Amino acid sequence: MDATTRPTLESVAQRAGVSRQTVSNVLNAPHLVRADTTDRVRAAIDALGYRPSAAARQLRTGRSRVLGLRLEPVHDGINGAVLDRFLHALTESAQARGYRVMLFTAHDDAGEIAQYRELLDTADLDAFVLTSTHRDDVRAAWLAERDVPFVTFGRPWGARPAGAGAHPWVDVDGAAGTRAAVDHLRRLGHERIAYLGWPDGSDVGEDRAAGWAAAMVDAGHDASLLRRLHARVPDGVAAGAQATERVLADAAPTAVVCASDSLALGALTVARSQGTTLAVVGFDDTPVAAAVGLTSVAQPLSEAAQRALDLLLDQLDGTGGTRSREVLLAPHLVERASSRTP
Amino acid sequence: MDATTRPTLESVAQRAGVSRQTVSNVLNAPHLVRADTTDRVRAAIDALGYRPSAAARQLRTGRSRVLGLRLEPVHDGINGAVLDRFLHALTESAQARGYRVMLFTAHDDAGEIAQYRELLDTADLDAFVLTSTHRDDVRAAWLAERDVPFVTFGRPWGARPAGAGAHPWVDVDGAAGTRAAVDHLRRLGHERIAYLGWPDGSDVGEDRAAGWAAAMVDAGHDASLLRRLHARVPDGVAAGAQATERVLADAAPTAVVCASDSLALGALTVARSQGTTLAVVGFDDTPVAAAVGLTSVAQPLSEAAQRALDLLLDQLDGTGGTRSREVLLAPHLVERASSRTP
DNA sequence: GGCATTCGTTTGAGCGTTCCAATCGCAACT
DNA sequence: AGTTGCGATTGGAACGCTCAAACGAATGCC
Repeated sequence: MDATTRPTLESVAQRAGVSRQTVSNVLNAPHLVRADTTDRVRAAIDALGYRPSAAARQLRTGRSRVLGLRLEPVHDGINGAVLDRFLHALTESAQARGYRVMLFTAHDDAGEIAQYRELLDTADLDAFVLTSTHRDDVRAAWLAERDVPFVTFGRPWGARPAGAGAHPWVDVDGAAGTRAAVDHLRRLGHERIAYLGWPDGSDVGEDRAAGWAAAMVDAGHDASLLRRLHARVPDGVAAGAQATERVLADAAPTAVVCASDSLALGALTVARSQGTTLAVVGFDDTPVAAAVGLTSVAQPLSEAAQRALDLLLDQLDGTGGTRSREVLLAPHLVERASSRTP
Repeated sequence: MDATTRPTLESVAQRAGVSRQTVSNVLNAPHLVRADTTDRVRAAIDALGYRPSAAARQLRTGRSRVLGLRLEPVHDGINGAVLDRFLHALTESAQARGYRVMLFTAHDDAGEIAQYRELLDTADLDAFVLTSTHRDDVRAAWLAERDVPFVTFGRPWGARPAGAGAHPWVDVDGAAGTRAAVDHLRRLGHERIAYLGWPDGSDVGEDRAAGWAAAMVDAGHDASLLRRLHARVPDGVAAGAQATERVLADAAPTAVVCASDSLALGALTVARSQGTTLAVVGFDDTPVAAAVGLTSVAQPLSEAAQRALDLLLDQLDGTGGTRSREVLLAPHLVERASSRTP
């Protein structure tokens, strides 16, 4: 009746001829309410357009149905798009399940932890999603110590006694990606397949390099050849181009698998300008890859976000059962012109 | 004392020997409190590590200090990065001012409005930031009608009686960007400067095209030449490449200004593969531009976010005064190899 | 000295929800 | 008939905060 005041549990209750608490039960514990009562209440809810107040609920329960995620500066730019797509998928999945994503920024891990503290204290965030995991990551330990639910998008890198302090994570199998790239190229007749990777020290990089190496060993190549076919350079288009020229001169590959689309773009530039018939495969399937016709390994980001959310909700809703808490997803190869045989 | 319970206004008050409300005043209305009292309270706050509960405050005041923003699907990918950078800057600025950014997704304007409704009802969001404004944008009208504070990143396009229903907005002057590109190229000695733009119907596109056209007219070129130098194609690398070849054959330009880095990348491909000495300038300064050495018009996204936030806070904190509610920022040119004279 | 004014502080109430204990109605079993 | 048991529903309290009004103590004025 009163169009100015927004409906509350009380007003719905009045209209349905029941008590406040019964309306609440219809929404939160339907099994406690008789069917016909439920119907009456539901009708009243619809009629009034009632929507529960998140603030009131949060005040009472201490839960906010909000997830926190740190938005990192766009490092690279080309590769940064990966996290953006993950974020989008996460927001969408969360929204479908009644959760929201709240952003924050920080300049380093310590700053991120300070934000955790603030967000937990003031906003009662329910959980966090961590990206860009790395060796000696203090963030996970901090959260685990305080029993704050979280997932990481990225494996817990570094030595760690199996099981001890393990936390749920989702990641994409980089090795499987580069292996798929090699297999693809071999089916096209390539044998001498080079690899453009990053310098030592990047766990993600090691993973991707390992997949290429393993596939090449399976193909019967020996270690000494692999060494000559393997270039290590910092990420970037220019660096990729230079390294490509070097490896071409050195080991005469007919194809090259790269650790990123940036490197691959560099390789592609060389291939096209020199008229070489060098097949190129990139990694991450960034927009640039699609734009320039670069075959690339695509991460299933939508699924990763979905699974990450599942792992979180398992912890939050307690329904979590026997489901594995460590998810490794297989990427897939998106074939484009850059690897096609001339 | 009690390490298990988190501090509340009451516990701080007790420790400081004042009342609940006085503590609240210290935080929200310091001018009401005597200096020595303030000191005592502040000490108690620090000692206990008190942090106000956002939920309780929100329940009482009806304000959440949270801003809503729709995360759009990555249309294009190359150009999508623009919004990501804006989002990052916005999150950072908001955080510095005590506001948070909450995300949501929607598939169209109607869905976005449905989200507004839900977020306003349940989460009491304080304001929204709208991106990708377009002709006949119903979102702004919906929000304005309900007196919900908002800003748009992007002008209100389309005919509109000046002043009527105007809302605060921030945008980047696209015309100034393409004009700067032309000026830059002319300084380098170019005269026949082509323009690769999008088909009619895009307001952003018209704006960018207009800047080029005006600068060319200023340079003394006549309308018939402009028509031949102006190509209209859908966004994309391949489309850009084709259009470039066509214009090269048609009007023999020595340089080309593009409406996007995607188009520019296409132009660049043609320029490099054909060995032509065609200077290329892109738009948006996306990561790809940096990667391939493409001169491009950069939008001041950090400043745009900052100003957008200012416009919002003017509405929210009521301090808003005489400051202009319409902000048009000038982009700047980032010079790279693609426009350098050979 | 009585009365209004001001400043600083306190008190009570209420925001809308869920938790908890209590209550009610009804069937079942002594 | 009395008791027990159970499912459905209810009313009071509390979450932590801010609003509005009340309050006490100074200070001013006639």
